[in-house]
Amino acid sequence: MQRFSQNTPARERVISTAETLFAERGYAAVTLRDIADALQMRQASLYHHVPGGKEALFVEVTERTLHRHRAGLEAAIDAAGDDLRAQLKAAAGWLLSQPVMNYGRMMQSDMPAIGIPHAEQLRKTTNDSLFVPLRRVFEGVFRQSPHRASYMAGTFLSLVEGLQNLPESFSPVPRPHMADFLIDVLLDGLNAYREV
Amino acid sequence: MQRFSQNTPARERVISTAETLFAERGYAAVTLRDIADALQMRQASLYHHVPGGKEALFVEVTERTLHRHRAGLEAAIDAAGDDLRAQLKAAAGWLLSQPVMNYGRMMQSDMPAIGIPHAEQLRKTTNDSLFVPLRRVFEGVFRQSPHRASYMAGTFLSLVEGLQNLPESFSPVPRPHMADFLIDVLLDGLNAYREV
DNA sequence: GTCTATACACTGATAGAC
DNA sequence: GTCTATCAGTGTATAGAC
Repeated sequence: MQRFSQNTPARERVISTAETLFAERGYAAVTLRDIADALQMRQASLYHHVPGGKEALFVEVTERTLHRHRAGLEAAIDAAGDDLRAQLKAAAGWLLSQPVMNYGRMMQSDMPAIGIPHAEQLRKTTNDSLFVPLRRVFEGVFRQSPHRASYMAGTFLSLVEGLQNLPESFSPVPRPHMADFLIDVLLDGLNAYREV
Repeated sequence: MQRFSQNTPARERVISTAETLFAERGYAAVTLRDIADALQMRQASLYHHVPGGKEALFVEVTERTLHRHRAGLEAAIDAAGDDLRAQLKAAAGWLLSQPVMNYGRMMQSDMPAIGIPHAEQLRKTTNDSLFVPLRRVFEGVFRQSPHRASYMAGTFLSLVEGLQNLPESFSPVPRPHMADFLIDVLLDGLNAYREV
């Protein structure tokens, strides 16, 4: 459960709590009462801060998560310099520092549950925030085959997400170490296929 | 939408339809009415075939999915002979032939929504049906480090699941081809780390 | 085996007091 | 800015007719 300093603006607390809950369990499984309970507040009080109701709240917090992912990913990648391996390890480290973000659930369960325009909007933001930054990293390796860069980006994201889904007890090795190992394997394997 | 021959036993139709819907959208996002509608049936009629109600139905169909996955995986792996690469490609081909099975969503969204004993049961079956068969494949490579075999199995499952989550339009290459390519990359990369 | 009817709880949302 | 009260809608589940 999240902690807030005593004078964190109320709206921020609502958004932040909703973000965590929605990210963990998805749109359908979280009720407004769950969010209100976590804030020790009544369900009706949420509407003062988020007049748009549940769906608007979900869209707002998901957009926020995605924009933060984009900023964090790009910053991590930039700070890692020119080395592909370092860039990917930095990206993985940053993703693992964030709350789980189940891409598959979002696409298959959450999107169908909200309005089509909202779903379309979130799909676009997801693409821009998650895929685009990582695809750029791989485009250096696969200059001639952009679709290959695309699904290497998808692969990378799946890998990291998969690590987050493994139970804590699954391995004695901490997740960032697993990520580094997998990136080494992936890049060593990729060497035979790189075009540069 | 699924087709049934005219005299498929009614209970089987219920189970099978529920299996598809639950696998696609998860426990919370599917209502009994959704299932009944898909069967052109009234919600109350479901109780004749599945007296235990929603949660029991979910557990039953999820168990069924998992057992089929286990059987399918083991059959595909056995039929592929002794070659690791062929075994993994066969396993991936079989998984891709099945409806999506979102492991992350199941662990994070579906399990908390059902009773603890049921959740515990499903977690165990998931382990036995998905991880164990694949871990066995990797144990040949990592005889000395069983935990590495464990998370290579997890990695492999994440990869295939990730492929299923990509939108159809994402790549001109069909998913099984992507899977084969990724397995080649993974195994080439793994070569430096194998212990045999 | 499927239906109608209904009980009962839960959810999202609104109105209005303090 | 948070509360109580309330409502309509939806969801699971049961009873009983056909």
